[in-house]
Amino acid sequence: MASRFNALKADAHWQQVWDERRTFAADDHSAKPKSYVLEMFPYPSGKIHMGHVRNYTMGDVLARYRRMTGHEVLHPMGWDAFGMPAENAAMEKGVHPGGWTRANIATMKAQLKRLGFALDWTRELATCEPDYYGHEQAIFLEFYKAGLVYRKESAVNWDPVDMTVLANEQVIDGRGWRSGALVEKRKLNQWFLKITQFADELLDGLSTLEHWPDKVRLMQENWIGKSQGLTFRFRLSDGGEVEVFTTRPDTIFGASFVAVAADHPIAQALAGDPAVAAFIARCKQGGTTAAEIETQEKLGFDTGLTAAHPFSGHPLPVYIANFVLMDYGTGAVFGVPAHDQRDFDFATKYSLPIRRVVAEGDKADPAFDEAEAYTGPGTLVNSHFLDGMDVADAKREVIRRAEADGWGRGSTVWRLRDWGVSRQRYWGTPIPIVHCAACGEVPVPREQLPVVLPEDVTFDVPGNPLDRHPTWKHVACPSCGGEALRDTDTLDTFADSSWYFIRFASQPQDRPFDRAVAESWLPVGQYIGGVEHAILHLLYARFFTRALRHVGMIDVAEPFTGLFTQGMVTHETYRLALPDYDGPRGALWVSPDDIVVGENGQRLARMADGATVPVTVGRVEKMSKSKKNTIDPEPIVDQYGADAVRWFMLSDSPPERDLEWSENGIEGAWRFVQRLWRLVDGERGSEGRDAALDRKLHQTIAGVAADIEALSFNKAVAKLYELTSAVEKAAPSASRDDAVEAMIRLVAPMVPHLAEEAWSLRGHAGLVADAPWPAVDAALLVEDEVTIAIQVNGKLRDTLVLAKGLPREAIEAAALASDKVVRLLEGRAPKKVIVVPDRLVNLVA
RNA sequence: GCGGACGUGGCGGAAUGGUAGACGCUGGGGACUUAAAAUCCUCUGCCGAUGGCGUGCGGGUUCGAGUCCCGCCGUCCGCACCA
Repeated sequence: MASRFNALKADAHWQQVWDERRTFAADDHSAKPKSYVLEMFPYPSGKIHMGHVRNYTMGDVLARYRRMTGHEVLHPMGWDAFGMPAENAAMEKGVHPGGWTRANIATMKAQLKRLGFALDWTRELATCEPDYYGHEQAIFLEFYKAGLVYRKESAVNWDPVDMTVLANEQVIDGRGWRSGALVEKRKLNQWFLKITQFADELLDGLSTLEHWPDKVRLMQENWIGKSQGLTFRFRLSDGGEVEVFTTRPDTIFGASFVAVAADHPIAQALAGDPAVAAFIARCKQGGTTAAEIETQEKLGFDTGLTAAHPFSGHPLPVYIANFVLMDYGTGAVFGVPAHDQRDFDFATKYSLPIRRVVAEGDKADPAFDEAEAYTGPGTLVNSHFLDGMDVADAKREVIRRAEADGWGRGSTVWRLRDWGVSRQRYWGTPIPIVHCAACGEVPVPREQLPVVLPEDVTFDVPGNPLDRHPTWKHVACPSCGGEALRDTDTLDTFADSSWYFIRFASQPQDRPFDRAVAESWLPVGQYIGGVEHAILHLLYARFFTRALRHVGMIDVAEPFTGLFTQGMVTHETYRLALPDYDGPRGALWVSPDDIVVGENGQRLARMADGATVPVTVGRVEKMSKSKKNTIDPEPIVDQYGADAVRWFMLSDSPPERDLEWSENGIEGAWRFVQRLWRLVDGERGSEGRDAALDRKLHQTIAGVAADIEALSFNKAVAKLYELTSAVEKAAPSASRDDAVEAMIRLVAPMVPHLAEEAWSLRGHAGLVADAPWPAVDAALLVEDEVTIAIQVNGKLRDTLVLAKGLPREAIEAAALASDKVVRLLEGRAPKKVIVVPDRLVNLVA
């Protein structure tokens, strides 16, 4: 009689065995082919959530599968441990960011261990520890030495109450998210990394990333935003000049005005005039949200200046305009209303000429009477020497002439900006620079690294604790020995996550990584994480890798050859169906834990006093604290065991799509785990082959392998269900015993605890984690009989089971002999017969 | 506005241009049981049912379209006055 699988006991036992034997520690010196599987490391926010469980389960299946197929696998885990939430916790709860973070790490590590992930914990790292960030400081200084770091004055969002800099996301309706104070723009000296120096490489490199989702490549491409065109100068009526950038030099004869940004030096120079000053102020008022920009009216202020057209010398009015951005291109444009919608809107409002220069079909009249700008292809008209050219030729010709005559040049403009990395915050990597009155900015010498973040700080006063620390920032200048001050800013935490995958591969004490060892593991073969990191994190990591190559520290171009962006874990939302409920705001959301199912399936909320209240079931959304629709993984693991949770995470939904958490789903997974156990714990020792089962087994081995490699876990799961059913139904035989034996290995990547328990139960000495993936007998992948579809006029009318590989004539004859076909054809011969061997016959009557 | 993805039973989803709905969930019926749980068997797209209709809608290509092409509609995501 089969026993029941005791998940909790098995989980604890095998986790301990893996730990003690260091089963998943990666060997740098292994002769096996190396495979680096990585999931985005977590921020230690407190507890793990279902999103983590799903993410790490996917990576784990791949890592375990790779081990079984003979790879030396690096599958590490660490902590993205610097960041604002720790400081927020410090301010709210009076705890120290370091203590809070390290306690969270301990909690979350224990939780991850309970899921049985095949992780190399010997390489665990936390970015908040000096033995990590010290090396990051060394890298920063290498970049500095190579001229990839510079200092620039730049505007930040300043919260005058909290005395801190805010990220854009923390500014809500122009106010600080915490203090509610009106946010000011403040100019601060900040450090920048020259990511734009690599813009071309980062763009071109995208085409080599075949195993990245197209979507992510496209998002990066748009973010980098390469535009090619012409940069040229207009002479102004006051004797000055204004430089503009355009991607449409071909339309130059359609220009009817020039516009500059409110921040442009020309506008600023005129700001002595109160009317100009008022207009500039008005431009800056506008909101920055999508909706506001969309509906914002184009506004202009005529400066009275004119700009001379570079070919005709014709004067064009110069406006200050709210739709021109100072930080893109040159901060000035020329307006071609007929062929740019913004210019069209602007010209319409200010009654400026609208002149067609690109013919749309046969429309070539200089008077432009369309309702909107024409931006499509066409032939140049009303443009002197450009007439008759197509757009591309005309662009080239204008650039050629501008360069020949010396008033402009072909140029490339990027949307990508240099990366400002200074943060006026405490809980981050200190920037290893000393400011000396005599020597200026002085890098901290290598032997003085790490610049350790002091932990004796308080958060009872607003502002950066580093700045008001009594001693920390006072230091002797490394250059002259005089009194100097440390930079009290810390690095953007995106810097921490821009090279951690290299440190995982190699972690010597005295330098960031050993080049040869790191190169033996990198690039990461499969990187898995949320699509929310599609742009910034992945772009910064790509930049860091290229910058490290630039300074000669590593010879790797792209850090991640394979990228997979997994979907979120979602759940229904519940709200109290009481419009007049007078509880605190937000309390209307009800946690799934407090939901009971009433009669006829109605959902009710159980209130604190035991009463039940009807709720409305809202849409299925990403699990979030604000909607209270989270499911804490820990009690689920307690109840069902790690394997059932893992199995559910892989079932049903394709991994790139969202997975809806459901009670039925986890119960189904748990039932399957028990079903598997009954099989492995069942009878064996029978004789004889079962050809059909052999074939099913080998097809499943091949299919599951292919599905895992394609990360199509839901399909692998479906195939394993099918095989399980087939084995259950099969009569005892040696084939059936073989199938059960192989199945233990097939499910091992997904339900490793059950697999180890079964492997051991069936008398194997080693671990199933170290066992090889079952071999496929290719001969068994082919069926000897096939079901052939018989269609008449493309409609299915019958199916026939025939031997595989029959000649066309035999298949056709069999089809024509089918009773149903005979009845439908009523004695007539078909006009045409299409035979697809081993598949179908289509008779066209 | 620009770019992208997606749209298949009651639900999640399968399906190299070739038998639509694998597999799971839900639900119905049955077996076992004093009973329940667990387990097992069985059915489960729709309809006027020897047949017909079905993959968001309308066209097209093809012997054959969920799949390819054109045009709509809807949902979701990203970017956004980028010159």
